[in-house]
Amino acid sequence: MMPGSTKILDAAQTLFAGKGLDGVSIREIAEAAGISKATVFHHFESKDALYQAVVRRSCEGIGQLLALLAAREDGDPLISLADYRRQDLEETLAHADVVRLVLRELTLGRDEQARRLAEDVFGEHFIHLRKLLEKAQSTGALRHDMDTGIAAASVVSINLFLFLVWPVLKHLPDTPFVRMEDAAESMFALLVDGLRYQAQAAGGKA
Amino acid sequence: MMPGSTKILDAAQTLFAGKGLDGVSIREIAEAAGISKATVFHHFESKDALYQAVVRRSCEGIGQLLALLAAREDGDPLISLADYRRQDLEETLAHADVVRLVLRELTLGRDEQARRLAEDVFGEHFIHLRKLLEKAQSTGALRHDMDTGIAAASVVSINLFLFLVWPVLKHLPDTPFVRMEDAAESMFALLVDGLRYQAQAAGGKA
DNA sequence: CATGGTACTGACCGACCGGTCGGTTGGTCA
DNA sequence: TGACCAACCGACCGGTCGGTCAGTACCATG
Repeated sequence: MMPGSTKILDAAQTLFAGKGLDGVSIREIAEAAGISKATVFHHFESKDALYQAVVRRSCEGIGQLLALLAAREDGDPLISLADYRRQDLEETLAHADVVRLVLRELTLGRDEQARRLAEDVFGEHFIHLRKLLEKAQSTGALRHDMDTGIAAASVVSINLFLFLVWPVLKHLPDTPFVRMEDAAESMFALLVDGLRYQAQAAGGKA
Repeated sequence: MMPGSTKILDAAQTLFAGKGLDGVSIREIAEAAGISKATVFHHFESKDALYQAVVRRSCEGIGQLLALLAAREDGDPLISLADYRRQDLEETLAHADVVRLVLRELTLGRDEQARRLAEDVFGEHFIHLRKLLEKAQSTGALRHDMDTGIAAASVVSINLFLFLVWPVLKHLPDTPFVRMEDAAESMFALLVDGLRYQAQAAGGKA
């Protein structure tokens, strides 16, 4: 259909993810895509428009992934939750450049961009997770005295945190962080225990 | 002593935090610092050297903060832990520009920079948290069958995640994320419950 | 054949980049 | 007084930036 602009988007995505908007020149992108600089402007009216297109396409990719993961809601919701988290990490690592790009976008603190991310992408992610958690609550697998939104955030925070801070973690002294998957599994297990917790010996919580 | 370069560092820190290394020109920094561009190069031999100096100073600031927080290790380790996390969020918000700068540095995935961050700053942070957690284990407040490194990571991930993703979270549909402090408190409470969890009704975990 | 639209390009532009240079202060010390 | 020096500046450098434009090649239509 329009493989021309796709090639540009691919090249731009990789470069933007690695060096940010201002760290990459149109010349670089054109060279990586095997075309001339002017051709980039033939397909995209400005550098910023190209960048926005890259971000948008990345988000769409994430959205599709989430829809795919959400498709199989059956069986034990706790197992579904664990599967979801595991697959999410897999996809995060497989599309590391996209994730990095979105994360850097977040560090800019641009509120409007964040709102669009929330509406377009993470909204569904979030809703799906909440439903999964509510289902687990209704079967009695998880406790009822907690906000599913808070719990959902806790789940997604694990992969995001590990992905972002991993380079630091793996250099820590006496570190338990050797394989990211293992670390994520351990943190998730800890969280699930918190989600199952019923006030026992010590004072109860509202 | 040397307020000249300090003024430059202050201006550069704010600008770099907001727009990244490549998004800021020396002219901008000079103007913000109220000096000429040439004077910037009188104090720093290159733009990159200035950027590194900003990052280094930011990290030192974080290190001092941590030393301060670590100073008061007394009483209930669980309360210390909660205080620690609360103060950490306060400081994170108070020095948002520094944190953003370091976070953006992390999105670049530069391994050497990350190693330095790990050695210079987060190493102590991490060790202190682990000690606190071990102490809590020894008093029986927290369970023993978990890695304190994993637990420490879970603690620091809360503030970091909320700080980074907050603009998205607060725009989510039917969101429980209204005040960041409250959300952090809730996530922390959930985590602590996981840390206290003793296998009960359902099957036990190794 | 002409016509028209799309993909694409090299040459070019003004603005701005990081960085340098010669020179001017104002303070310190002998 | 004069020598010295860090701090500072305006002017300038080569080079790169994002962006423009006239023109070419190609491939459909008629």
